[in-house]
Amino acid sequence: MVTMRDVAKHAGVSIATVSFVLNDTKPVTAATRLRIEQAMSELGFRRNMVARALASRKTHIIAMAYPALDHRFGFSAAEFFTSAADAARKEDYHLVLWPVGNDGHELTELVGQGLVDGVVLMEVQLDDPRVGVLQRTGTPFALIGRTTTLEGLAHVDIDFDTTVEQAVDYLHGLGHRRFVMVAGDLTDPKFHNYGPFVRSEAAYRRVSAEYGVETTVLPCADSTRAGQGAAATLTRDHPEATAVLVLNEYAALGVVSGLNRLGRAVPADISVLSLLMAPDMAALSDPELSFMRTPGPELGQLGTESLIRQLEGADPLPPQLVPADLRIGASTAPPR
Amino acid sequence: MVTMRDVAKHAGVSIATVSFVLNDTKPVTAATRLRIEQAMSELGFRRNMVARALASRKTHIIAMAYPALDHRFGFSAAEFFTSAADAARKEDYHLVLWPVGNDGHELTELVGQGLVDGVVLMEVQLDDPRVGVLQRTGTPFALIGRTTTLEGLAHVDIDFDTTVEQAVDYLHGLGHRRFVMVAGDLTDPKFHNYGPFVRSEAAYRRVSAEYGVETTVLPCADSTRAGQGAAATLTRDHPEATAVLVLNEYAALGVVSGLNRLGRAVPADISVLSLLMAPDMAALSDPELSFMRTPGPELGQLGTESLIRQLEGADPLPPQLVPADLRIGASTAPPR
DNA sequence: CTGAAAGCGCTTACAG
DNA sequence: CTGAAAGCGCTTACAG
Repeated sequence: MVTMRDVAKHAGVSIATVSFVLNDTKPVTAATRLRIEQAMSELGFRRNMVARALASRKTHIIAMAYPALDHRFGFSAAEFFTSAADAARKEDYHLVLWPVGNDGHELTELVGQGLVDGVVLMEVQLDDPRVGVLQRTGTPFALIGRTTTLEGLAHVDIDFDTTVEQAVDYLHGLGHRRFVMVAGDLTDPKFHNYGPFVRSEAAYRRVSAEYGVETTVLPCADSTRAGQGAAATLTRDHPEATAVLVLNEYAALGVVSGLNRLGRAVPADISVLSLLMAPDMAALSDPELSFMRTPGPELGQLGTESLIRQLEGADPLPPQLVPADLRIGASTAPPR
Repeated sequence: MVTMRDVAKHAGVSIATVSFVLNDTKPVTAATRLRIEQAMSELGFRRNMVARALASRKTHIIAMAYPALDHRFGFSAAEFFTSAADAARKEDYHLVLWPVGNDGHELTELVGQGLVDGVVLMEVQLDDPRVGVLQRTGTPFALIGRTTTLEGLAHVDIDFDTTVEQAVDYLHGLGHRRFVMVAGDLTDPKFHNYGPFVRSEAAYRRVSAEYGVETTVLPCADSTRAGQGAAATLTRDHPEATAVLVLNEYAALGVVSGLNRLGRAVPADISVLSLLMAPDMAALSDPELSFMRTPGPELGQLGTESLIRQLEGADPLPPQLVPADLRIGASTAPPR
């Protein structure tokens, strides 16, 4: 292994000076800088990040904490992750995906080990215990999502109000007046107080009242099969509905295939609009879904930048709420 | 921050002794061990992994290298990742997902930094340049997949021969004699020499000849839309085919929906069998797909264990090939 | 069974 | 602008 000591000797300088050019942390004359750079490339030097981390107390590693065992790591999650990883790379950080439980226990272990400079927290609950862990341990973090109390927390999130309003407005504009929302299942302990479930349902109740449309909310797990079950339920119990909004992306696919199997034509008999979805996923449905596109790439980037700002001591990024945008597919049409 | 020095002082021993009980690396009397353990819990000591890594040259971090920008990180990939992360945790390692390009360049950067003890390589090409990088840098690694030359490489992979044979045997047993295989698209530079594409197609050609069935192979990108295109092609050019095997999971969904749209009933007019698929995904199709289940959980675990064995200097795990197992859904039936 | 000490490869005041 | 030296928090021969 080639160390800074080797480079220093080769270039005839001290290791301090090598460090200065490596980190651009003190002025160095062009001549010695050149000699050092040549030495580095001739010897094939690569700085040991572990030693740097120990000496500087900065690992330049950011963990994206994701409860991969409790919440499925699906299309949208992959979008958040890849855009966050990109944003980190541009700022000379590594972002790694760290699968942790959502009770805060594993997180305590991890941040205590000093391996990461900060954490991007995904799948946030309204009363998320992990936030307390991070605060208590003094770990810098940014939320992709929101807890209930937000004083001073760096966060970015989906703008559920605007998203739901746009969705309802679109369907209302097509002439629909009787809706069903297939919402998240908050009774599932794995989604206890899960922000997107609570906020989207609240937004829907408010907006549907504003528009004066009939409101029914069916909780539903996020799986194809559960979506198919919801399709059966709404067909049986709410045959008058002409439009369905579905929160979860896997459930949305199930609702469409369930309606197909029950012989209800989408969108001729009933329109289906997915409330939060990755584009790749909408294409899996037949007919192709109309959907509100989850701003995963945007939020992954913003959340990471927000964290890195803190790490670098720069001005904090203001919290941002980004709405999903409407993508019209083939699953929505005016009612009969 | 509480350090080993603090613990040692509190327990009235040297830091070496603390290290010995922490790592269980030398015998320590029960009495002093107890005192040290009490000191640790009283002080809330957590060992600094960065310092440990620098001193011991072991970070206990394993990177799963995935070309997330080139290959979609879908259902099956998520299965590999979560089972690998689990297996690592059980052995006191952290497995993190590291998005790297598949040309070996980024990988060189990463392993040179000394942050990871070893690498689990995903999405392996037959002549994968990343393997050379890992060998040259002396980085321990295990492949989930296989290159062409395998002398001494730790690897686990899908048993494509058995998988394809079981699939063909099943369809042949139903009475089918005229098949089409919708295969991977090797002309896409992102999938240049991609192992699963090459091996599954080769296996198919061999097995279909053995069974004396008619063989047609259509290359197809891995997307719903491409699958729908393949459905159109095979309907137009191979109307005599009674069974379709589809390699890629997204394409498989497209083939079914494409056939549906063309008015060809699945399975009454034509059977569809997906050759490698995650269970979650098969349920998305209508009718539900018959499929060969990708052994993602098994291979993620085996690949990680194989790497950890190397890191611990234990006997190497022998290479293993695991076949996908048949799951009969509603998309296959005897031919008319 | 336990301890003193060197060392892992860097960064960073401090001095010049 | 450059260097000598302390120190980051551990592990690990070596000695007793």
